[in-house]
Amino acid sequence: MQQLEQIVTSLRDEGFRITPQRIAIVDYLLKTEDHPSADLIHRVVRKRYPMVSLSTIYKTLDLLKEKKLVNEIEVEGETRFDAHTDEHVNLVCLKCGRIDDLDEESLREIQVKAAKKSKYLILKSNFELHGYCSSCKSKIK
Amino acid sequence: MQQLEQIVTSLRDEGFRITPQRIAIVDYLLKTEDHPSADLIHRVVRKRYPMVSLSTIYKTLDLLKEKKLVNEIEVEGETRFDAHTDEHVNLVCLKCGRIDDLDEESLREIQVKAAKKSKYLILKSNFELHGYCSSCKSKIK
DNA sequence: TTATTTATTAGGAATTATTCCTAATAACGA
DNA sequence: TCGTTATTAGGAATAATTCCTAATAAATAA
Repeated sequence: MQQLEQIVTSLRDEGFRITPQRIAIVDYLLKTEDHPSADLIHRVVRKRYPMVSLSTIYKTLDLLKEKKLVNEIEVEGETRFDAHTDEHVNLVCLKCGRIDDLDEESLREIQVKAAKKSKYLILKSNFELHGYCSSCKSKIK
Repeated sequence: MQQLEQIVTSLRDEGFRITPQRIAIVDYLLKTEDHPSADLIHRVVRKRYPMVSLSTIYKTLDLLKEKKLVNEIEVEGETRFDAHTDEHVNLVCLKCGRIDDLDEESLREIQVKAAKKSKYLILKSNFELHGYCSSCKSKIK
């Protein structure tokens, strides 16, 4: 996880312009643990910048993905975003939709083994476990 | 991986009707290693049954997902299907789009560890590694 | 600071995958 | 074989994402 200033600097160094829209989007993504959808990002950023458009959200997310500053995950047909780009397992609750991150060092081993066995050049990974979070689990009975 | 007859029998036993459309879809999914999209399934099945509709493909896939007879994975914005439902890693080539399965027993351990740490009730999983397959890798230089 | 250049944005239209709807069809039990 | 009703074909509706373009505003240099 990086800090806002680091990201801003690295984007500026690559010749991208630093706009309030971009800052607001990155800032929110860094602060939240929500794994928000594009639409939720839009609604949140709009509170501060009411005229920000959804297409700007998408365009900025594309840029951040390109620069490996955010990950995109698809769960139950929804696309969600996460600025926590270290390798981890995403725990997805099928009931309430929350997503938790879980650090797990054995992922790296799997990646190495898989690269060897398959001859693939691995560039990115995505590990998801789907089920019920502890809160929804207890409500179900 | 199950056989066509097993699947047909289990569906019939649960009261679902066995239609030529359903048989053709399941048959194709069992035989291929393509991890096809809904649209590709449609095009393939149509060769034999020209009037099969795309909505029937989607409806049948929903049924098969529900019955855990196929998995759905979302890669690079595309939804793809796989009748190989045992736990495995999906290797996704970012260049040609092919998807290979890789058996890896350590996945189960991760799942157990994650369930313990997180208190989630795990129902399904999805492990993906994205990169270049050996063929595309060698073409890149 | 101001002017210039041009990347970025807002806003909405276009696109596309998926779902929904309904009358017609056909699978299955009697 | 017949009747019931789940399933289907076909197309319309929906929703997420991408595309398009004129207007805007970052960055740079004077």
